[in-house]
Amino acid sequence: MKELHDRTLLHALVQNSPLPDIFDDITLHEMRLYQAEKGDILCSKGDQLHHMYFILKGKIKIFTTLPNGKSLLLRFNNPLAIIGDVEYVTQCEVRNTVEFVHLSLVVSLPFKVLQENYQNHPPFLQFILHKISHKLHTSSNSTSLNLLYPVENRFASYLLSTLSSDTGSTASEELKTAKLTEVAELLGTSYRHLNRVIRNLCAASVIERKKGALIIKDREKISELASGNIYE
Amino acid sequence: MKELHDRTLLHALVQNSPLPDIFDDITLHEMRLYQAEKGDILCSKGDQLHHMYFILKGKIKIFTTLPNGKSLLLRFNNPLAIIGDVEYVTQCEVRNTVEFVHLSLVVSLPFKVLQENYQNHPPFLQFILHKISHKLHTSSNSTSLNLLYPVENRFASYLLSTLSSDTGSTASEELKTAKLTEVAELLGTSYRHLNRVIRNLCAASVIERKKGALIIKDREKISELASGNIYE
DNA sequence: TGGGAAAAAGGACATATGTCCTTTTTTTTC
DNA sequence: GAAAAAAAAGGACATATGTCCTTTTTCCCA
Repeated sequence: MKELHDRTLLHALVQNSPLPDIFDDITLHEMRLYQAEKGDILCSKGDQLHHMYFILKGKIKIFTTLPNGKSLLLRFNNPLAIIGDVEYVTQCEVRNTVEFVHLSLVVSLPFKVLQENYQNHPPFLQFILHKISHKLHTSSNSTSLNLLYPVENRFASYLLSTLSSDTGSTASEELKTAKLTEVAELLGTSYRHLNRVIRNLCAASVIERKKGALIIKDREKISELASGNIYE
Repeated sequence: MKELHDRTLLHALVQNSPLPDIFDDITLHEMRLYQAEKGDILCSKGDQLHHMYFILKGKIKIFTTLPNGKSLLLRFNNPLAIIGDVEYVTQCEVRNTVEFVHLSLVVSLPFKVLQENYQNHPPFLQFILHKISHKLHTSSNSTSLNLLYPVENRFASYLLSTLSSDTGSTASEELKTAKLTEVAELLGTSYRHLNRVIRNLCAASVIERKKGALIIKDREKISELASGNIYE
């Protein structure tokens, strides 16, 4: 992740985000701009953070690694995502690894500035309160989903939540298969098993494989399998 | 859950909690006191809350139920626990069921009062920010634990976190088995399977069964199985 | 104190998922 | 365009866990 010393760009990006509603101009001057490549790591489990990060452009993935070597993808985040909110509030060390999955633009702000100027600033407090609440919401959602449904159902949920935001195209919709290994991680299963599940769904004509892509043939059936659950 | 019209008791309870640091005297007068029996339900999935609840005495369990009829115990909470914080912030409906497991005393405060008087009150915002952060912290912790470790390891973690707070008695420690069914739920597994795991641990002389109680014989081994993880 | 009810434990078998490899397909490179 | 490399798919078998019952133990009360 390398710093961009382009105040004009920084200014333009920030003005185009909700940040000016929260922070004053002086604080905006304390911000620094970084550009991250795909694969760059923003922070890793165990780190002690000193800045809050605002992802203004790009995409990140958040995963956790465990002593047994396994990892679990927790979620993807699009702008405006915040990293370091929980760490700022609880003073604890980083629990999950954050990795950029696209070229991204990030703005950082020292915890020190927040402590000195925003500890008692309602708009800021409300802002991170909303963000953390949302994280909690999605987290408990996926927890119970992951634990109580077999992969087939979870995969159906995943398909729905991935597709529902897309253009509501007609009966058949596509999903790039390019990242099936990642999907497997997100679902907390092995690629092998996900593959097996997909194969079964193909056999049942619910979806169809087509050179690196999946085509949904029976959205009804997918909804049924997801039974109202959805990753958010 | 029945209301207690005992202002003296209410006052005494509240004074003995952190609430006076956050709310002024007028607000304290808006609070109502309830007594809940074991088994009473505070709120259920799908409810629309209008009050925030502060559990001042007793114990609650929080679990979620899913369309397939299964349920998953998310955590237990001791005082001072708060229910309705996320719902207050995000305006969403209740996602988890909250049930009292002991005789408990609860104080309620209308969201309306909070909206009108505390929306911009930093101590209040900070307070629930801390509470929600902590929930998120424990939630993501148990998520990954649940998903990536088999029951044997999770049970070891559970034992450690249950016992570590107890009196550090000598080599052998006890756990009431009275609620093994609940432990199974908490771990997201079936009672049958938990039983099987316990049996194996007994066979390996790690723990011992003794008329409705478990005795830990080899704490070292338990720690090893838990491999540093702990339910918080 | 002796049933009988309730709780706990366990047997048998089915399903979900993981691991390790091999085969097939796709992509890349020269 | 063919060979090599990389990615995807799949086979075989082992393990983890679930479901449904039966057996055993514990507890309670007449």
